[in-house]
Amino acid sequence: MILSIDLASEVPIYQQLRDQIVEAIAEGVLTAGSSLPATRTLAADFGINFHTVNKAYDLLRQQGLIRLNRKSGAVVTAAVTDPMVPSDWAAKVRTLLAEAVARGIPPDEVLRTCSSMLDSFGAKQREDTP
Amino acid sequence: MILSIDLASEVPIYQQLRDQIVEAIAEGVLTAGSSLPATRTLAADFGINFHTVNKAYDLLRQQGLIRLNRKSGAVVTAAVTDPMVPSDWAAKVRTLLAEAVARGIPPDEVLRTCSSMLDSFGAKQREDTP
Amino acid sequence: MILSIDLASEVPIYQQLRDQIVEAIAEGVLTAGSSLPATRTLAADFGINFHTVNKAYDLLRQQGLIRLNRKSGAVVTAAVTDPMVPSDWAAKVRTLLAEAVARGIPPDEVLRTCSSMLDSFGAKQREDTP
Amino acid sequence: MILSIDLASEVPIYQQLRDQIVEAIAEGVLTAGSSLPATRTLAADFGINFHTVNKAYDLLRQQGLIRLNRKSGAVVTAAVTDPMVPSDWAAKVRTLLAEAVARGIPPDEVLRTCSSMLDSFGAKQREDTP
DNA sequence: GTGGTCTAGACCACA
DNA sequence: GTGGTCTAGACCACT
Repeated sequence: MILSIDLASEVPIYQQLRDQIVEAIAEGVLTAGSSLPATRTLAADFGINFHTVNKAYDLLRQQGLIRLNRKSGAVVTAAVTDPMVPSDWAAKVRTLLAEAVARGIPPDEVLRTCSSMLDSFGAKQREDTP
Repeated sequence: MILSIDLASEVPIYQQLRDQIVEAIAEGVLTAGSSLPATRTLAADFGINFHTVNKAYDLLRQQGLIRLNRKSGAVVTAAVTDPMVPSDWAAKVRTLLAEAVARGIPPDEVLRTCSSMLDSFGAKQREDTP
Repeated sequence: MILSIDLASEVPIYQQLRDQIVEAIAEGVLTAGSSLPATRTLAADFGINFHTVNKAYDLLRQQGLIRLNRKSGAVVTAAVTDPMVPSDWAAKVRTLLAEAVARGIPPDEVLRTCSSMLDSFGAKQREDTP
Repeated sequence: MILSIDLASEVPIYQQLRDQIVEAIAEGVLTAGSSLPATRTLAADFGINFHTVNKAYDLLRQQGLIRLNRKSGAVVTAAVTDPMVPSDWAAKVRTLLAEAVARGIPPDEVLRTCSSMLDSFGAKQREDTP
């Protein structure tokens, strides 16, 4: 897995890490049982603070995407059995979609954008397991 | 237009206001030329400070969704002529979609959720202009 | 002289009028001694308030670009004898130029942009007096 | 960096602050990575309210010139990679240039004024890195 | 110790 | 009567 962070970005580093790991899981690059790099290793690689990586991992743990053990490190969990759409997630998506529509973008174009994004996740998955 | 704010929420009040107004515009409840309540009026209705409403309106103005005049108050602008998808918007959506997929929700169900949200905007529009 | 105003614009109508008349003078489309349309005529043409046109004309008068008489209407004055650069004008230009440079635009490109703008004024003048 | 504000001016204090900081960036007095004074510190120095400084900083953040962090304060960002001339910026410059020409100032003198302003930015930069 | 948010209340400019 | 600006002072989140 290749991660890249932008130290000059507006978005916090721990958020960038979290987002990219989430994407990697969505793409199937990281599958259930995969191990994430040790926090100190990852921090050293990027020259960032160890606590920053910790915070990113903790966010993922809170969401149930990874499991943190003292001995086995950070491990990607199996997909949640309850595939319900969390309400706050739906609220965020709804706000974003509304923003696009309010700016005058046709709804079907917005949907097409979403569709192609979702397809791109699947494409990565097929590449990995040919 | 019906707005509701949650004073106990961790998302800022001005953000809640902005989001709901954006949704109202997307739904067509607020159309181009519609007037928003005066800042102090809206503030009084919710029992909040007028500066908080001011900040929400200012965010909408920055995004080009409303126009602020000393004489005519806050007025919804016509939809932007350039229906381009901003890159940072796309990045936010991509992260959110990845989050759903990572949680094990099938991509086609995610897409269906988006589709129904977009439809709900259109539905409101059709209600208004039967 | 052809004027066009954008009722939906962020910038006040009287300002748009003033700016376009200033440009027309700079381009030589309006020369010293030229008469501007009567305020009520111009207001009727655009379907705007008569006071709005009045305000634009008054701004031009304050700057010494036109002269207002009850009988002869608004007349473009001869170019000011003192071609000094007003300090507040210089301050505005300086701030704008600084903004471009601060955004990373090379100074010579900024200067080239200014140069081509100034040339465009002269071009119009030559067209008018072949 | 030396800032000066005029409390009696009709241009808002936060605007004065913003403009002077923009100039400082253009001059190279503030380079990418430089820290600006803390909002409350700067406010205390000028005997103004910290909210006023906050608004100036927020404008700079919106423009992408600085980054605001809770921990590291206000930091000047690297120059934007896209050196495009925004259309509204061009419109403002065009209006100002037209104003000068309309007042009878020869275009080449206007251009020389712009050129010397741009040079003065570079001059400051050279002073800083001799 | 930083910025972020919210409140309360004042005066101004515009029209 | 509208938004715009400024002040004064509070508490919170993050580090």
